[in-house]
Amino acid sequence: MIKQLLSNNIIEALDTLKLSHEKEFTVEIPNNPEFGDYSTNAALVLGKENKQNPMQLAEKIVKELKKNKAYKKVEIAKPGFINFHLAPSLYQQVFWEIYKNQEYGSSDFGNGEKVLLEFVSANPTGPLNIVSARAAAFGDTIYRIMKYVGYNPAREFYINDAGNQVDILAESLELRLREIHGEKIGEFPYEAYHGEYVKHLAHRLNALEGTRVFMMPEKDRLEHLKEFALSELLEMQRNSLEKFGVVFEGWVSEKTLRSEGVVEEVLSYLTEADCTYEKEDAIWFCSTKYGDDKDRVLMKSDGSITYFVPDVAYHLTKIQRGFTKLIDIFGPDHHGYVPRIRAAFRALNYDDSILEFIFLQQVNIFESGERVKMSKRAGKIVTMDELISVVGKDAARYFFIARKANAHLNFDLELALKKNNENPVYYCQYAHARICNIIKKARSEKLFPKHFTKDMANKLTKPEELALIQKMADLPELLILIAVHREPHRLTTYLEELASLLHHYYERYQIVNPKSPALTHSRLMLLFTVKKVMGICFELMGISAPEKM
RNA sequence: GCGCCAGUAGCUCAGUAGGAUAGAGCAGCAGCCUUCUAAGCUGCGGGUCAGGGGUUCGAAUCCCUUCUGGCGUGCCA
Repeated sequence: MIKQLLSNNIIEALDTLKLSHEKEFTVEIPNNPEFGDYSTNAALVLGKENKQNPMQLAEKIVKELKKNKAYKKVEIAKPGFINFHLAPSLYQQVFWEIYKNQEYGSSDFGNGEKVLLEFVSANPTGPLNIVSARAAAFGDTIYRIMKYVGYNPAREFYINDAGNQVDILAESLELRLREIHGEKIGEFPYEAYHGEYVKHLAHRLNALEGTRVFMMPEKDRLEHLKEFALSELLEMQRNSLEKFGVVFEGWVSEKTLRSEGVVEEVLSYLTEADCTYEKEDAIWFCSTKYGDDKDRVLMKSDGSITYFVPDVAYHLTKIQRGFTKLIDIFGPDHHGYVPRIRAAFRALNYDDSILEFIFLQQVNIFESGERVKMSKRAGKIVTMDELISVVGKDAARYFFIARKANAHLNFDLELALKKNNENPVYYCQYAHARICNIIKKARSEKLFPKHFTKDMANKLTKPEELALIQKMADLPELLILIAVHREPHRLTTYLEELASLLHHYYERYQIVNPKSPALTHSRLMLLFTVKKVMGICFELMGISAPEKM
């Protein structure tokens, strides 16, 4: 908010001086307070294009800027920085704006662009695991923030309910079912799904239908088992996500897509574009012509289709539905997949720059200081549900978004189990609860004003008060940056900084003081606004903002 | 072999997309509760930003290269 303001002032000054400003300059909060409240590199960056040395240029700009009374002091430093010291009145004015705005930080920056966020999209062959949980928290937070800054995003889950893996699932279920009926199945196949949940499914099916499945012809039987397993597991996944606060606008089934004939469509499009060929009884896509490092099989030699074809079809439906940015959030094992889907887009003459891929690196679970090895196939996984029941939704979501996407994430279960305050989410929530408590106390002592006024805002002059205002003023620009760069972790950093300033302020000043009601009102107004801003951040992260702890 | 990602304090990680003296939390040490929640605050110590070159007024950040770790390199998804 203030950065934008200063930036505009600098541009105005440059314009009146008839100086060019092609290159982008920045306004930032310097880490050394000696360099002022804000600082810009404008003169350094624009020196070249104006053919002046930075110091001279800075002097001209400063002379012009000094006409503005909002600045207590504007200085020039060494190579050509311009440092601003702001008058408290500017902070107070900004604070008043923040206070008045109920949806503070929101904007129309995204211009209503339709963005599709596809994430989780796990195989419906088991309970959701930790990586899916990370994807869910990450994708959902990006969704919330993009929406808040004016995009028109949608969340979508692509269900891989066709193909090889679900066949194996059905076979695994059948084996477990036979086991229940006392058949000796020998060693459980390596490829099959070993998880306990398959046994649970078998028992459930047995209770519902008994031996009826075994009377069916093999093909019908597997189909039946598949349908049963899929619907059960999908429901399970949906429940897990809902418990995690993640709801999808769309669930797109691969099976449905296939039955609508889009597979044939894509195949014929690619053939028409002359980029398929036959080799070894299979049909190939010559993706190498479009930047892939290897050609890809479209139709296997047994006549079945690879997952790639319906996936291309699925991405094309996104375009047909009017989305102009397609963001796929993937686990670390999918990056080899990018060149081939881009290749398909190019081959079919679609602009592949609307595709964007975000890769979340793996999550390592630590228990008793040791890494827990996980394998879905072997049934050794820590599920999303387990995690939530152990550490809670808030802590889980917070941890998952607190790291940037392409960094590994170490999750120490034991630490989380301790439920002590080593968790930064408590630090932030505690700050919020503290404010609520102070407000409660003020109300009980009849020191909470009926209305907050601009006069009250103007009494805030302590450095700690101005620091809180400065931090709050950062939020609108920050949210835009987060949306543009898809980096939700920066919101947790921000919230921790805001909470820290609040705790410091709390320790140093008494807020509710019957001896000076006027000052009490001003400070309550500040805390009330901090609480609102924190509440907005929590909401954007899908984390609760507790009134007391 | 090739491709992608990462390497910052003892540990977990930030670092405002090239800015000034690289920051937090935890762990360690020393302090602060008859006053609004001590789940908090104050102070101290801790660094060859993996190594080496380059680009420029200026590099943790961009380019090249080496090393280390993770992942990928299926007619699985």
